[in-house]
Amino acid sequence: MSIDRRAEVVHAAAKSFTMFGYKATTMDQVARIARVGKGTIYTFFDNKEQLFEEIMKNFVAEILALAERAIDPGKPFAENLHRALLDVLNYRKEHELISRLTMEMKEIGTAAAGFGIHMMDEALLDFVAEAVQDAVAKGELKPCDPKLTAYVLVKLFITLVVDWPAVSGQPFKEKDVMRLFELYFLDGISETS
Amino acid sequence: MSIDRRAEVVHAAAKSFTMFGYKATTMDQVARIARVGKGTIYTFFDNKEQLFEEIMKNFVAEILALAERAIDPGKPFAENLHRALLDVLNYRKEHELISRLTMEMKEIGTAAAGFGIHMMDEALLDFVAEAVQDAVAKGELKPCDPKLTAYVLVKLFITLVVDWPAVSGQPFKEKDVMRLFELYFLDGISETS
DNA sequence: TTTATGACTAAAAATCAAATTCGGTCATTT
DNA sequence: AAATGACCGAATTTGATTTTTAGTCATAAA
Repeated sequence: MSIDRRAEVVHAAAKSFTMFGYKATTMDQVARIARVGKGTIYTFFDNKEQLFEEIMKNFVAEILALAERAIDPGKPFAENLHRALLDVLNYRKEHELISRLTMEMKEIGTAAAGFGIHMMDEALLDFVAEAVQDAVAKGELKPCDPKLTAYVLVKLFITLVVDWPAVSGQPFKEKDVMRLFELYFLDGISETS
Repeated sequence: MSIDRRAEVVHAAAKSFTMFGYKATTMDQVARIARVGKGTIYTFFDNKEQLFEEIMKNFVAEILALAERAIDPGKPFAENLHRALLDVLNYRKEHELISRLTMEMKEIGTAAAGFGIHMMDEALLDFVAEAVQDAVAKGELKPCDPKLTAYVLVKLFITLVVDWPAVSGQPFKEKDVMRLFELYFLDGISETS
């Protein structure tokens, strides 16, 4: 049996996109790494963008699996959610691809890179929205628009974990994030309940 | 009495920065609008950036006065804050300079434009932080870091008023923003208090 | 016959020098 | 003493030229 050329291509592309980003990855390079003729790539993928989407799709699937694993149906909503989001952000931090592509998308508005990020965020948002819906059904959360709530929730989390540390220069410890998250989002800041 | 050349310059600069942004505003143009020799500008301001800062300073002062006016010491925190923030955002929407400069800062990383925005945000944040501190002192809000709370608060507001409408395509009515703001920030989303 | 290949092409991007623009200065004018 | 605008050098823009690269296709290998 001959080698699985498609897998070789995907593997090589993932490696190159990860290391060099979207723009700096050439199809010749992918072919060279995969030890495959360039034309071969085009038997599996119509163009560079589709190849990239395949990589991102795998990536998103991996992350979602991770988030899914972090959910323990027995534990309360807050705890599950926090653990899942922390896992995802950690994963993001470890795997450079995401932050590299985020940068690339903001600096150069590469359409494909933008799509990759968008798919990422969309998947994460859907996942959280579903979790919110479940929690509402279980009576753990007040009735609300799950999609909007998920959006607000993720934004708040990024505010606490990414934005504020960048502004103030001091990142929070995990415990602190947990506490602040409860204060600002779950319990509310108002004194008179 | 001769004309007040400084005022002429400031007025002309404000007009030009507002209409064309930082980069596209030339000192020759400002001089022409102000009907003043270019050298005259440099008797009042060391350079273009300082001229710009003067404009921004006036602008920030105007906005803060607006926010201050929106605060009624007799009314509850939530109401005051909401009204103040809404006024500020409305002001931003009306006066193009802000959004123009925000764009300019993101597209081209003009240092001066960045400074202008930063000063803006900083002033707003300080204002809100103070309001939060007062509310905590009055026992209306739980004890918290006022600066961080202000940051989270403003971010949430922008999420609701700017980001989410851009994502979902449908802006909220003022009433809705008020309600969501209370749900997500003041009262908290958790069902079990 | 089917699959794989890499030389080839058209188009996009990088390069680079000439031309232009613009912030800031200063000798002259008012 | 205050105001001015011609002037200067640095920075930016332009556009012609070269290089790179996504995608094709005639040929070779399996």
